[in-house]
Amino acid sequence: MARPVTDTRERIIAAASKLFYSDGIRGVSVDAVAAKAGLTKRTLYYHFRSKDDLVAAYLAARDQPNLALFQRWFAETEGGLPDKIEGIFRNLARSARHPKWQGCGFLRTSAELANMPGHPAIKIGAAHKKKFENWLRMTFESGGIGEGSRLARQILLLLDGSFAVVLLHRDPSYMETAGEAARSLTEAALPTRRKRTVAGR
Amino acid sequence: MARPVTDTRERIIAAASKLFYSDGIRGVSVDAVAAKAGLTKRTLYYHFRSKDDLVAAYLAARDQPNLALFQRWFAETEGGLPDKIEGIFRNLARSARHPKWQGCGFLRTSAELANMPGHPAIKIGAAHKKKFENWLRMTFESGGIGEGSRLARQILLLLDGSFAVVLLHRDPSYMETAGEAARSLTEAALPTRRKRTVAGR
DNA sequence: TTGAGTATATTCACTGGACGGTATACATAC
DNA sequence: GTATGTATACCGTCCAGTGAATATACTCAA
Repeated sequence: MARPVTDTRERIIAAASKLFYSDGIRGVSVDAVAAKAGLTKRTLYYHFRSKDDLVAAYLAARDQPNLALFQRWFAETEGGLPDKIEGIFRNLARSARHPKWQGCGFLRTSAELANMPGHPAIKIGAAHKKKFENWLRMTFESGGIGEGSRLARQILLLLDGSFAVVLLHRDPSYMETAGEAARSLTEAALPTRRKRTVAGR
Repeated sequence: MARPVTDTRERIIAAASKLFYSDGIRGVSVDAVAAKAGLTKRTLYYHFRSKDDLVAAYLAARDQPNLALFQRWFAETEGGLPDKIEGIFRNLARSARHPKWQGCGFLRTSAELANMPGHPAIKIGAAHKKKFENWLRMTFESGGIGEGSRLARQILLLLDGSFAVVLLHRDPSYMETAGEAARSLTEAALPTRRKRTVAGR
C-alpha cells in the first residue's frame, strides 16, 4: 500500500479517539483500536511506539478542536460577559445530553492515570486546561475585570466540576447550575460602571 | 483458621481501598489485593463474588467516613456560614498536599467506569455525593438561606471541580480558589439581614 | 523508459505474562 | 459431622509488544 504516513496515522488516532473516549484507556486494547482503524496491531505499532504514545496522540488531537469549540460557544452567545460565559455552560449541557457523551476526555484520562503523574497524556491534559484558563483570563482582563486571573480559575473549577458531577449523576442540569454560578461570579467581578478607582480585593 | 467472617472481609476491604485508591480499579488485580491482605485470591473470592463486588465494597466503606470528615471540617471552623464552608476547602487543600493524595475515589471510579453507568460502584458514588449535597442544603436552609438547594449544588460543583483540577495540575492552591468562590456565593445567598422580602431570582 | 535498489508501509504469526475466576481438597470451630 | 474458611493449582482468555517476511511507492542510473 504505502499510503502517506499521515493518513493511516490519523485513521488510527480517529479510531483510538472514539474507543478511548467511550471506554477509557485501560478498557481498550491496542488490538481493538487497530481493528476499528481497519488494520493490524503490528501496523499500529509501526506508527506509534507504544500504547502510551497513542494515548498521548489521542489527547493531543483533541486539544485544539475542544478549545475552539468553547471559544465558539462564547462568541456565539449574545449579551455581555456574564451571558457569554453562561452560554458556554448552556451549550455544554446540551452536548452532555447526547447519548455518547462521557465527560471530559482530559479529566477522565487524568483520573485513570492518576498513579502515573508524569505520563505524557497527563501533561497534554494539563496544558490543555491551562490554555483554556489563560484564554478566560485574557478575555476577562480585556473585558475590564481587574482580577481576571482569579475569576478564570473559578470558572474553570465550575466547568470541570460540572464535567465530574454530570458524569457521575448523568444529570446535565448541573451544568446549568454551574452556569448560573459562573454568571454570578462574573457579574460580581465586573466593574460597577460607576465609581471606578481601586475596588481591589 | 476460620476467623469470624467480618475480620477477613474488612482486611480485604482495607487492602482493596489502599490499592484501588492509589492505582485505580483496572490498574489493580485481584491477586494484588489478596496479596496485600495477606491471603490467597481464592479466599478473597470466598468473601466477594467478583471484582465488581469488591469495588462496590471499597466505595461503600468510604462513604460514611468521608462524609463525617467533611462535616467535622465544617464544624471545627470558626465563624459564620461562609467561613465554615471555606473551611472545608482549606482543609481539603491541606489534605491534598499529602503525597498519597489521589483525588476523590468516588469521582475517579466514576470516570474509570464511565462506560458502565449501571455499575454498583457508580451508584454508591452517586448516592454518596447526593448525601453530601443534601447535608449542604439542610445546613444552608437552617442557616436562613432561601435557595439552599441551588447553593448546595454550586458548592458541590466547586468541590468536585477542585478534586478534578487539583488531580490534573497537582496544585492544591486551586482548592483555595474554590473556597473563595464558595465563600462569595454563600455570602451572596445569605439574607441581607436588613430588607428581607422577596429578593428572589 | 525501464529496471534495480531502497525506504516506507503492512501483514501473519508468535511470545511471555497477567488476569478474572474456578475445581478440589484440607483445616478449624461449633 | 457439618458450616465456615483458607490454600494449591489450574483454566481459558486477553493483552502489550515483537520477529520475520512481504508488498508498494520512490529514486535514479542506464
